[in-house]
Amino acid sequence: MTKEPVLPFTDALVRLAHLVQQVFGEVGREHDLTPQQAQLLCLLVGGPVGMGDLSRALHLEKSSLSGLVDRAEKRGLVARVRDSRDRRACHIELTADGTRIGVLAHQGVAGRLESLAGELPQDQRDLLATAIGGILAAHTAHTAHTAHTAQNS
Amino acid sequence: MTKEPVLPFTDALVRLAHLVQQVFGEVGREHDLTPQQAQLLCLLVGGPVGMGDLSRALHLEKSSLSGLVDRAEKRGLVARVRDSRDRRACHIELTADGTRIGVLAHQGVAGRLESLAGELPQDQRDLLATAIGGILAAHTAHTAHTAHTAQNS
DNA sequence: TATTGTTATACTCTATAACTATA
DNA sequence: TATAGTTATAGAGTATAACAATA
Repeated sequence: MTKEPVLPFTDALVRLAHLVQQVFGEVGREHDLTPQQAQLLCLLVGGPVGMGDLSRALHLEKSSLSGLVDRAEKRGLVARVRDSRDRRACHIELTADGTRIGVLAHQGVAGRLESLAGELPQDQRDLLATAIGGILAAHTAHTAHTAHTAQNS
Repeated sequence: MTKEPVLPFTDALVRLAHLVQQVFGEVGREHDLTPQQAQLLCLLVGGPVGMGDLSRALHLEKSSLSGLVDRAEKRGLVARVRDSRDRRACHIELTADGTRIGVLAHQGVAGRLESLAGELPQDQRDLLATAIGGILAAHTAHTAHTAHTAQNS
């Protein structure tokens, strides 16, 4: 028999989301970054990313992303690099400063989340990650479907 | 033996947080609310809440909350009610309009999250909620501890 | 024509500091 | 003095619409 959770399922998800946001805020502040800049830098630690992909990853309109990148560029954290094959497009990459701070921020976020989950045994953690993976997949499928439907209307 | 998750644990948490934020954004838009207003209204569906509690629940500085409540009040969604015992304090409650929209928004968010989790069997869902509950408890304990430490420094 | 990204504009959101009113 | 909340200010974040450059 499964133990009843203390929190309703959806409330748990909402509060977890709050917690993650808060972690980005706290870690960002340690490095004088806004939460959004911290997320941007963490994403770019994996390597340069095009504006289109960034827009999708962060769920931002392209104009909003332009502004976010503008401010990060003005602070010397990222740089725009024109795509040689498609001269309309550009990739965003970390500067030396941005890389240093981005790596620290990424470690800070991961470390803090790991530490909060410290009580969970590894198999529970895997279970959680797998379950979340399923939810994300469901969302991706749903998004693709609605996009397809909209396209055909 | 436990199946290895596709996503690293912390990445799963971060992406889940994104997803929840996006859900608030989408649901809010359906009712002409900003994501923050949607969260505020969803919180108030449970009954009036004082500014202090709201500030803690939303992780907002009191001045930021003042502005959020100002705009919601200006749009006729919430009302400030003075506390009769402590005349400095006030409670925020939903207006008739705010209640109508708040209930719809709350149902929209819960429904969408439930639907995304539709693939998960109930026991997995309970497990997820329980695991998240543990993480939240760890964070609460940590916050209380750091607050206590800061107070003594 | 369609796509990639920017600019212009108008809000909303947020924090810090200083303030008012009440306890 | 301490606490609950507001106001003033400044900057960041966001979306919509119109635009430029390239495909």
